[in-house]
Amino acid sequence: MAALPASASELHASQICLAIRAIPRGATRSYAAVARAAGIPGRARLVARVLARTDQIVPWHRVVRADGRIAFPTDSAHFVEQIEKLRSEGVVLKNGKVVRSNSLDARLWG
DNA sequence: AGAATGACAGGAA
DNA sequence: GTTCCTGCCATTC
Repeated sequence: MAALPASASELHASQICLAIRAIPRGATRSYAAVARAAGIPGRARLVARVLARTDQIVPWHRVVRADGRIAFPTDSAHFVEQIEKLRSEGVVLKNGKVVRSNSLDARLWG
């Protein structure tokens, strides 16, 4: 039995978590793309809020900003951690930004 | 109730 | 190509 959502946002949070888990290994998606996959286009900031609050196990490191940049400050521990995980999955990073040259992934971004 | 904040995005300079 | 400013939405003070 699913728990009763205390608010509409928590219902979306579930969808957001699923959308993030659906990201293939070695691929990255923008917050807007995740929001869109979750059925709430335009709520990119809501995705960020959910990631910051949820205690669910999700590949949060695969979610980056629209320009491919990491969402954390460069001096943050999270910043390094995210890069480490991405590189571990074969994601190529260029000057602190994610390089997306995969033809198939490029389509998924649209 | 009003103002400030945040793991963002898009357009302009 | 990068940097800065504004807009959006939900939560928090």
